[in-house]
Amino acid sequence: MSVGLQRLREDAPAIRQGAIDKGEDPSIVDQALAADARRRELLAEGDHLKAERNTASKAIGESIRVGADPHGPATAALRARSTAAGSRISAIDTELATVDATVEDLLLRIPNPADLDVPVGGEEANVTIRTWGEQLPRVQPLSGEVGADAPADGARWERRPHWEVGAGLRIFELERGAKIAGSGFPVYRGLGSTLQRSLISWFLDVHTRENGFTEIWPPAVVNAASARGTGQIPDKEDQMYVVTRDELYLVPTAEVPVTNLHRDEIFEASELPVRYAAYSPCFRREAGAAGKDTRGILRVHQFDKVEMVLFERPEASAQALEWMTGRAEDLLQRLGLAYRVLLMATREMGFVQGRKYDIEVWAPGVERWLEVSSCSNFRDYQARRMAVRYRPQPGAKPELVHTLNGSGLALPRVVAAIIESYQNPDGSVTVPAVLRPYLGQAELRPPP
RNA sequence: GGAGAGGUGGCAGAGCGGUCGAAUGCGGCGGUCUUGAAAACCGCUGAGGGUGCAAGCCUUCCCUGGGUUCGAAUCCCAGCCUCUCCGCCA
Repeated sequence: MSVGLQRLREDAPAIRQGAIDKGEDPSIVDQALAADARRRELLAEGDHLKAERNTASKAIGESIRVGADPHGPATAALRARSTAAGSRISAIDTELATVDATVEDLLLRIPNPADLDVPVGGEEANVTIRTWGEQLPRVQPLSGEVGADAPADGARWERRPHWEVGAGLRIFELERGAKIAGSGFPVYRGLGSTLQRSLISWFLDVHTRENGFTEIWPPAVVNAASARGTGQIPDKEDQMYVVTRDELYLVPTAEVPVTNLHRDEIFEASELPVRYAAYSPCFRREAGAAGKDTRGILRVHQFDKVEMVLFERPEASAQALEWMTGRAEDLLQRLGLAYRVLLMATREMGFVQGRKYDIEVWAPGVERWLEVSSCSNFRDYQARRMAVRYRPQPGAKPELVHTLNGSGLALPRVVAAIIESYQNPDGSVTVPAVLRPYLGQAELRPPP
C-alpha cells in the first residue's frame, strides 16, 4: 500500500492533475498527504516506545536468567518502565489504526492518472484510432451486391433490429426471462442457446490454441477483498449484485476473480507475462441506466463474456495492451463484423485505468456502434491494491507488476451484430463460417 | 450440518512464555573443485514500514481479529481456512 504513498509524496502534483482530468476531487490527494504525515509521526513515536519496551522486557528476562526473582524488587523498576511504555503504545496504536484506515480509504479514492497522451475530456474527446470492415447499410437493394446501385424496379429490403429477427427465429425469450428473473435477464433458446456456447468455445479456443492464453474457469462470486483489489469497491460498488448474507459479490466481469488469482503473490521475472483467458457470466445492476437500451440484449443485467487478463513487466505493458487489443480485433475480423477502435478520453475511462481502448462493432439493424470490448492497461494501480509483485532479477527486491485486461469478447452485443449483419431478406441468418463447426448449422431459420 | 486434527519462511518441517525472524532438510543464489557437468564442501538466501546521502539503525509480521502478561509463534477467546471421519447432496 505504501508504495502508493511513496509515489503520492514524490508526485503529488501529477496525481492531483490526473484526478482533475478524470473529473474526480483533487483535494483527496492533499487529505491523503496530510493523513500520511500524521501517520508517520505516530509511527516514529510508537516505534521509539516499542524499542524501549523491548529493551526493558529483555532486561527482565536477562536478570531472571541470572537468578533474580521474577516478581522481586530487582525487576520492579524495569517492569514499571515497560508498563508505562506499553500504555502509551496502546494509545498511539489506537490512533494509528484510525489514521491508517483514513489513509487507506483516501488512497482508494484517488484515481489512477491517465497516460499523458490520453485526450482530456468526456465522450466528445474520444479518438477513433482505426476502423475495419464495411459498415453495412440498414436499407439496401433487394438484389445485387451491397453498395451496388439500386435495381431498376427499386426493390429494397430493410434490416431489422436483432430483437425482431431473434423473435422470428425464436432464439430469444426476453419476456419469459423477465417473468422468471426480471427484465434484463435474457433467456436464450434453441440455436440461440447453442450460439452462446459456440461463441464462448470459439473465443476460448482461439485464445488458448493460437494466442498463448491459459484458460481459467473462475467462481461467479468474489469476496470483498477481491472486489477491492480490482477497484470495484469503492468505485463501482453500486453496480454489483451483493449476497449480503454471505458477504459475496456476483462478479461483474471475470477480470475480478482472475486478476485476484495472484493477490499477495510474487512472480519471478521469468514467469511473466502471465496470460489468462476466462469465461464467466457477468452480473451488473446497471444502476442509473434505467430506461436506456431497454429493447433487445444491448444492455442486460446478466451476460456472458470471455475476458483476457495479463500480468506483465512494467516496461512491456504498453506493447502488451496493443497486442491484446489486436487479439480482440482478430476475433471480429474472423467473424466478418465491421468495427472501430477508440482511444478513450480521461473522463470516459473510469477510475483505475491508465489507458483504455474500446472496440465498437457496427450493428446495421439498430444503426449503432456497440461496445463489445474494452482493453485497458492498469499499470501498477491494481497491482498495488492487490500486492502483486515480481522480482526483476533473481534475488532482487520485489516490484509491482502491471496488470491489463480486455474483453475477448462480450457476447450479447456480438450476437446482436451477427444477427443484424448476417440477416437475410427472408428472415434467416447466415452463420459466420468460423462458427459453423461449433453450431453444426450454416444458417438460423425461423421455425415453420 | 456433526465429530476430530491442524494452520510457522519458496516448499517440507521443529519450536519449555524471555537473545526466536524463528532449528533442520529441500529448493534458490554465489564460490571452491572439474576440460565441462554431476557429486562433495563453504557461504548467502522472507516481506512490509519508519529513519538515513549511505552503511546502518529501529519497528512490525509465525492464518485473521481480540485478550492475558513486564514480555506471546508459544497461554485464552472469536472468526476464517485446510485435512480426516460421519451425515446430506448436484
